[in-house]
Amino acid sequence: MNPVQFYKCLADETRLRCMLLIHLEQELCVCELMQALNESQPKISRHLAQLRTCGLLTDRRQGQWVFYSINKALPDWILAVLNETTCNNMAFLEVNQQQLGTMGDRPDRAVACCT
Amino acid sequence: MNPVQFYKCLADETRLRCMLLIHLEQELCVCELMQALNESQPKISRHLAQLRTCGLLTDRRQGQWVFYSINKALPDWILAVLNETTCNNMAFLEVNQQQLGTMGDRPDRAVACCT
DNA sequence: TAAAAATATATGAAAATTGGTATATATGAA
DNA sequence: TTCATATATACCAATTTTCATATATTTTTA
Repeated sequence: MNPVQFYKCLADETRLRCMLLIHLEQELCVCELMQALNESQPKISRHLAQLRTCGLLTDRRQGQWVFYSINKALPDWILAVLNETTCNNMAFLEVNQQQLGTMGDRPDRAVACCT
Repeated sequence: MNPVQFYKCLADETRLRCMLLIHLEQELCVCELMQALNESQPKISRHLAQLRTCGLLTDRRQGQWVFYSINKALPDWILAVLNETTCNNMAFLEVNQQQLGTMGDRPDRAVACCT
């Protein structure tokens, strides 16, 4: 993956928060990210589609929900950058984690092993 | 430093190449980067100014030249990301290093110790 | 001083990105 | 089927970013 393309993906607040939250939580669906970021459905969905198209995210559908997770096949350096960024910007993500925590009726998900 | 702002800085090909080359070479001046990237003077200068304004680069003037280097006061995670990106994208930088190597009359620089 | 070299900045046009609104698609339940 | 929920996409306007061109500033040398 081209490093410029990679950083373009991270260079938007909505996309960066989605990436880091998904990295923290293993996987999240669109409605959970809407709640965590307090943003509209098309906005979240559009950014996730872009991240998937670029190869940063993979998705799996479970019933009505689509869960997104970090593409495990990404080069190590990219995974390292994501990890470094997440661990050192917990304050940046705090609001989103809190809003996610207060979300009622979060979707049940089958444990997605072996992805 | 806000992670979104940081990644916006890296999300442009000219700026990313400048950042990574400077990281590799310790410091470079505008005319060396013009040669390495084969880009116009105002273009290089403008992007460097932006990187300096955002706090990613520092500059020192030596005679007619202005040398740019990575701001050593940046948070560790940012320095780690830059290092990780540079070391794992040497092929991306190869053309630029080569063009820099063929540059005649590269400016002499005083060893910038204790920066 | 005047000229040359290196760098910085201002301006406006073009290109790229973003987001709201409306609508389409897919799944599960009634 | 039909409806409700979750998600995806199309379209267009608004914003942001980028760049070429022209010009200004700084330093060195003649």
